[in-house]
Amino acid sequence: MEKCQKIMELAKRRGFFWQSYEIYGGESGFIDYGPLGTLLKRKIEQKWVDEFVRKEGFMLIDTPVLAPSIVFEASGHTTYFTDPITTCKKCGRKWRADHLLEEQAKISGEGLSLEELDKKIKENNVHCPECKGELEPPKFFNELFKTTIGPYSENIGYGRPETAQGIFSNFKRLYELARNKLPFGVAQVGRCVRNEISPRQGPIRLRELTIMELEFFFDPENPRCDKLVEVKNEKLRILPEKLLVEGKDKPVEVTVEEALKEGYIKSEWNAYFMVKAKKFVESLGIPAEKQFFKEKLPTERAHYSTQTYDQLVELSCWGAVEVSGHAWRSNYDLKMHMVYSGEDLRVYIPYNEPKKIRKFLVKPIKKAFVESFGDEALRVMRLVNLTPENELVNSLKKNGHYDLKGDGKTYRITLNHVEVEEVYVEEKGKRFLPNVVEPSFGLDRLTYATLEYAYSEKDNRIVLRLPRNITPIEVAVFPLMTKDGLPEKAVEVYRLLIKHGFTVEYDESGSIGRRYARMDEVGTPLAITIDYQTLEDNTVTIRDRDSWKQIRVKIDNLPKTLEKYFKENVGFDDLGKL
RNA sequence: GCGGCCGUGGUCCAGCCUGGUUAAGACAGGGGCCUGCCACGCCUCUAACCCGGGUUCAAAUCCCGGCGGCCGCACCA
Repeated sequence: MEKCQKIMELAKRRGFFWQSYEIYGGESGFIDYGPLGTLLKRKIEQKWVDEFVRKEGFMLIDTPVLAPSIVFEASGHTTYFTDPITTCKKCGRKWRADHLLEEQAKISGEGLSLEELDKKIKENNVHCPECKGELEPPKFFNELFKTTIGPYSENIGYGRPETAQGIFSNFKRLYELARNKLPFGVAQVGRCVRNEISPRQGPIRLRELTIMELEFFFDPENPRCDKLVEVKNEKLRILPEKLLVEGKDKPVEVTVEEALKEGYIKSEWNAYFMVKAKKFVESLGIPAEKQFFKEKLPTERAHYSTQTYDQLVELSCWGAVEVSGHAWRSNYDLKMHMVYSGEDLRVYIPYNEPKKIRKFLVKPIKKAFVESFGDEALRVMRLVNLTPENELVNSLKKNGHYDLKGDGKTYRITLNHVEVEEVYVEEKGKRFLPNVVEPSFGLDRLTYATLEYAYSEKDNRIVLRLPRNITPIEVAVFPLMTKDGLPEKAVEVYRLLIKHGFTVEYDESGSIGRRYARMDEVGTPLAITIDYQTLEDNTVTIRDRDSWKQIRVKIDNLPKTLEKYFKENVGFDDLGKL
């Protein structure tokens, strides 16, 4: 049996996870976490927050799953999360309508409406590339989950496909809470929904998933990472675009310093977080040599991304699977939220000395914008305001126009739209949009991968070798026999450990071996047994999940000993020497 | 969505081709006996044919549709 099947079997049987709505036949793309899975998932989340928030001094927030449509219009998701799809009438295959048009008719399908696409497909005799069949009129498929908010059917809302927009839309307030200083980081862990066309692969491709992400804001003119010294000699297994286009498909191992020098990684902060990601995934029991980072090619990249690396982990049945993404989002999101909301999201940093400079003052002429861009006039004007003046004016002087790219379109700005004045001003500081680097982790995938790497078999039984600080149950307590006062003593020990905050399970059923085996199977690292010697000298045995070795400890010392094991990471063998 | 394979107690599976007793087995689980440290043994109990139609005197079995799973194609910011 494949390892993934064994994991699925174990997950169902022992209550880690299973398919949702089973009694109604199930629904693809949704899973339920059972008692143990819920504990495991939460512990991995806590570990992530500890690493990416607490240790870094960043902030953690919690925003709604649902948002009014304008949020995702601004973020670009309503546009870029949508693809025109056409179906072949003969063979049923689905194709990107705009791609077919470009390939077969050499016409750009970008920004065309469905009717226009359909018309051009028919005019140019575009057909199914596979079977030459006739094509159906294209339809939009959008992966956003749509809903209405409140009783008004025109009040459209969407489920978030990422938690990031909840951070970007709060930027003003968060910057204030960061006491108006860059850089700073804001993290969020939460449920997201994506209406996948055809989810497969159990817990790997879900329609509802939990994402852990960090948005790190920094000054693009000061992009140096001050923590780089800590990681510059760390090794990364990396497959950058440069090598991908050469046809290479095996990652190379380089130090962070080399990766930056070679230009493989464009942002120092991205490199820093990639190292953290590698170490974090390693701490879940997934060895570094089973991970690598692969750069996304420009055609695969998200609309907001300047550079993206995926962190992949080798899994038994599904090959290398993405568990985190490391995107350099430039200022895309803040810029678009600024354009859509009209709020000034720029930060202001004063100069030490005021600077006298010569610059162009660009004044948009409202009437001309309305005439050219109709409903979009306001947003286009805001985009113009965010365009570097020199770039705009130089192009206007040279070409008579400036092609303003934004919001999925290109707007042609001409000399009719603006008044340009050259002025001398004294500037006391700079006003700009911060850049963003985003490490983003799929918690469900990590939970699954953790289970897969913990899985082992010993003497025909399953032992989950989970790292000790993420196991659902920390300690088991067993009486050796169910007589002679042993269960009573064991319950006492159980209560003692519960009182000290440990997650403990008491079990007196069946043979002692069977109870050990049951706990091994769910990864419980320590089992305490109360035997006849306990009644004499108040000591108990502690048994190690991985070695099956035992040590003997006084009950009075038990909480302290366990503390050393779980919090201070003292090795099992050394516990006996305390 | 298309094509291939598949769906039986909590789990893993036999039975289906060739329709017909109380749907077999293993593991897990509950209760009991036993048990001085690794799924011990014995007794006992609980527990299943994905859903809906059709054919038939009779359907887990044959047919149709749906749902779900795996693989391939497509999709996957």
